[in-house]
Amino acid sequence: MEDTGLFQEMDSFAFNFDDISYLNTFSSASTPESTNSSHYNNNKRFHSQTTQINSFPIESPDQSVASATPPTKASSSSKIISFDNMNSRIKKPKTESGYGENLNFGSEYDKRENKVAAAITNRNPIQARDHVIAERKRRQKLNQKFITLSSILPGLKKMDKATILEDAIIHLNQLKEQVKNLEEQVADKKVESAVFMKRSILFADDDSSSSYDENSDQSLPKIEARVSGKTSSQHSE
Amino acid sequence: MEDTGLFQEMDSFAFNFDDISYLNTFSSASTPESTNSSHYNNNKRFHSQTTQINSFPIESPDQSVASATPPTKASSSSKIISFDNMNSRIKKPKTESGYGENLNFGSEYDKRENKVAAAITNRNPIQARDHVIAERKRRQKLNQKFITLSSILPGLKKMDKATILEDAIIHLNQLKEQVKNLEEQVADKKVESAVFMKRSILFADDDSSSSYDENSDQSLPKIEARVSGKTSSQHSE
DNA sequence: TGCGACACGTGAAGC
DNA sequence: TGCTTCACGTGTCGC
Repeated sequence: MEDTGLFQEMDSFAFNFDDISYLNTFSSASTPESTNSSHYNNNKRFHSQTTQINSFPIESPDQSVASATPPTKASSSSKIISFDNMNSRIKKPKTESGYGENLNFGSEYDKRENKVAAAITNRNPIQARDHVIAERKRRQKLNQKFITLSSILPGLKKMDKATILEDAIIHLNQLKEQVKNLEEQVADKKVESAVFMKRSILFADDDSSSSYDENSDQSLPKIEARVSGKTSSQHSE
Repeated sequence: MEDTGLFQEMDSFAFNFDDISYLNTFSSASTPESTNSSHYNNNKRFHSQTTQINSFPIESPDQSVASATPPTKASSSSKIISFDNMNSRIKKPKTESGYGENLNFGSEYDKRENKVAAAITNRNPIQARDHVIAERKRRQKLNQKFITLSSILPGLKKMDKATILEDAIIHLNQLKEQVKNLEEQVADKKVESAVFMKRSILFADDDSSSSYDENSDQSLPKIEARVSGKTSSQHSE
């Protein structure tokens, strides 16, 4: 239904757009991203990495724009009503609370308000570019991990991020439960074996070392021992 | 170091900004988000949900903006060079490949190019608002799952998304390994118990049922049995 | 067609 | 201070 979203990370621009020629300034950077498989794709989607970070376009010579209106954000395509201009430096009241290490988050992400315009974020172009690159890298890293996570999840069908997370949670809990049960089983087996050991001693087992504690059976619980799927059950002590 | 990012999802606007009065049109929506614990916060960060979706602001009467420049995107704060105007409808060549169910992703997310201007994205304001809300919802859902996932991960310190994912992967693999080992152990224990059972029979155990297969020991491997932590080991055919 | 899912660039905030 | 992380609104695409 809504699948096939496929984590369309990366590229996006830096492509031949036929009619629009992108200048490739910002020659520097190139950002060592290469340390990645580049096509993971056997998995499913996720761009992950595509080794195409550099070749960073600036706005096309035409289209002008002039980029007035300083730090407004993302002018939507709406013509009459737009959601713009509500986060030009005034944006988030946000938490602002302590949360020293973890927890502590207020109960409602702090309704402490304002503290408006704390940081004007006058970033110069170089910093802005680095920021873009860093963020891009971060997204790639995350997607990489999503891919890895999804690869160790059995029978995963949908492959969208939410499903992967959900499945990881489920699988984690299942595995936990399984370990618990298995450990119980092993513990039971140990007791069971101890019981049998005791019985062996009772019947004068001569070829084995005789260094057993004769009173250990006092601490043994009354158990019902099932062996190798046979139905014979016996009670001991 | 870079911790404490705390998934600053949610709210962002819809707050009293003192100097700027936000009109609260778009009265509708309200989007049933309530089905959430609202303060998960015992965990760490992540806004998750905050039950404050409605009260959607439009741009302030002042600030004008006029919102010309149709679908340019996010004019950065850069003054000279800006990264704007490279995705005004022309943006992504992207995959465009099939990937029917899963897999199939080309090898480099398809270098099939262009198919430019497929969808002009003339979204009306209502659709735009719905889009914003839907996206917000999606982010909340994802963060919710991140919280849940992090909550079942033991000894998690950093709590940023990458770490959570990473830890989930590690833990998942550990658990898998543990299950494997435990299962082996259980299998061994079964054999071991059978061996003891056989020994009991050999020494004429009269009070137990005698319906065992006398030849089963032929198929039993030579094992070393450790019982209840005692060091006495015995070898049995 | 509308909706779900992603990637993007960006402002903000904590170290 | 610079780096990292996050949330945001938006464009785009597939079903």
